Amino acid sequence: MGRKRDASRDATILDAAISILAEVGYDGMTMDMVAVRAKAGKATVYRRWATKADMVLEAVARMKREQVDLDNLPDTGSLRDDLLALFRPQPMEETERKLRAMAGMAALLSQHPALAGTAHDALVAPWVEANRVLMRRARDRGEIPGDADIETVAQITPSMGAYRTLIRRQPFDRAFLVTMVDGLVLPALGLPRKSPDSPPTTGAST
Amino acid sequence: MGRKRDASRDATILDAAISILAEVGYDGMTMDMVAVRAKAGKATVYRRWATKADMVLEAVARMKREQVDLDNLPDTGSLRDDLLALFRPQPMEETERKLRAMAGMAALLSQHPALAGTAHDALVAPWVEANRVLMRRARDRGEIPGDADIETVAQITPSMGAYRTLIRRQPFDRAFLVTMVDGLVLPALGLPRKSPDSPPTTGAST
DNA sequence: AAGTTCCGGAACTGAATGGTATCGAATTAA
DNA sequence: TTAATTCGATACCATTCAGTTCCGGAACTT
Repeated sequence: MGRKRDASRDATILDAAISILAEVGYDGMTMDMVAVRAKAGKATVYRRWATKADMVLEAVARMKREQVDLDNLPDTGSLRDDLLALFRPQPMEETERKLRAMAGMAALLSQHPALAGTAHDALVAPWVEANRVLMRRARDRGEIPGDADIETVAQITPSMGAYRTLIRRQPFDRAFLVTMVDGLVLPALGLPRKSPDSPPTTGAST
Repeated sequence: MGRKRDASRDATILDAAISILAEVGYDGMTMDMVAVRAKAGKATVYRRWATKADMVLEAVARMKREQVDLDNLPDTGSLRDDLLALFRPQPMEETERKLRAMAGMAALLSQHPALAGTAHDALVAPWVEANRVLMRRARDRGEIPGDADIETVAQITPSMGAYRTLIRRQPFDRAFLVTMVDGLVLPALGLPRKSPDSPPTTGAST
């Protein structure tokens, strides 16, 4: 007996939490902010999660599902096109938001290093994995040399993206992605650099 | 008249601030912590800086001076040796500490994006600049192709180091540096990959 | 209809903390 | 010697905020 718990409130609250996390960070986020933005009472929040940390943890873990669809990766026959197409269905703004949420968790990570794993698994690992798959395919079809260090190269775009977003505070846009792919990823894999008809230096000036 | 201000207290306090910043982050750091670790009274701290943010800002800005000595870079004639020698005089632990301090500032950066510039200039920019200088030299002496995107490649090690330290929470050690140089930096510049006698994949396994 | 659990909202509590004020001792200059 | 200013230490204040409790109303079960 009794009223059923409205499951749709969970998602609303977690969405609000992620947004605020990305905006002001873990310590800057108050439970009142989250409740207000989700148009929920604090009691409703605390009925679902015992502590602020619990709530944030689930919010971050949930993002994993919205990540790159590993079962449905682009397959154009060209590694370069595949890498660029990775950001086609899901706009880059979403990636930037995730990276900022990760930055917002930095304070949490300092105090609870175990959470670093959760955050990484949810926000970065699937992205690295997608790169890895695309590069292995390219290697198997002979597009890139067999001795390339795919494991390491697959981390370039995520880590440079994090650096750019979190520290440089510059946008993760298409120009940046192209610079990464043409200027770093493909050369590191042993492919010839693009001809100078495409602007070589877009990455960052200072 | 009156007692002179003891200038040596400044450095002691700022050192304590940086250490604590690296350990628990900006929000986790309390002024009492800093005072206790520096064996100073809070009045002594507030006599020097009006607010916590002011103190942290000066602490971070001060690290710039201890950075890589741009006027005395290694010059072995081999880019690879130069890049590896960059971490010879100053041990890697110090680099890791700086990166952690940067992570500790993440919360601050969210709220005051202007500070991101200060932090970047002090902690990362000199490092990128050093890489840039070494690579330009290598290009000028014909060791690497002229069309390499030095600007972008110079950011690889700093950004991958930040990713590894802050998000993966793994050590910034020599093996990692070697993986970066041999697996990414040199190949991206158009140099042949190392022969497989050196382990190709050390970067990170997930 | 009755009883139970949920809802959003608001008031409340207890702890933490930035910043201020004050203390006695030490240092320096006049 | 005396006055001014520093020092480390501690007490204090005002605010913020995580978490609790209560409310009136809505929804679901029996």
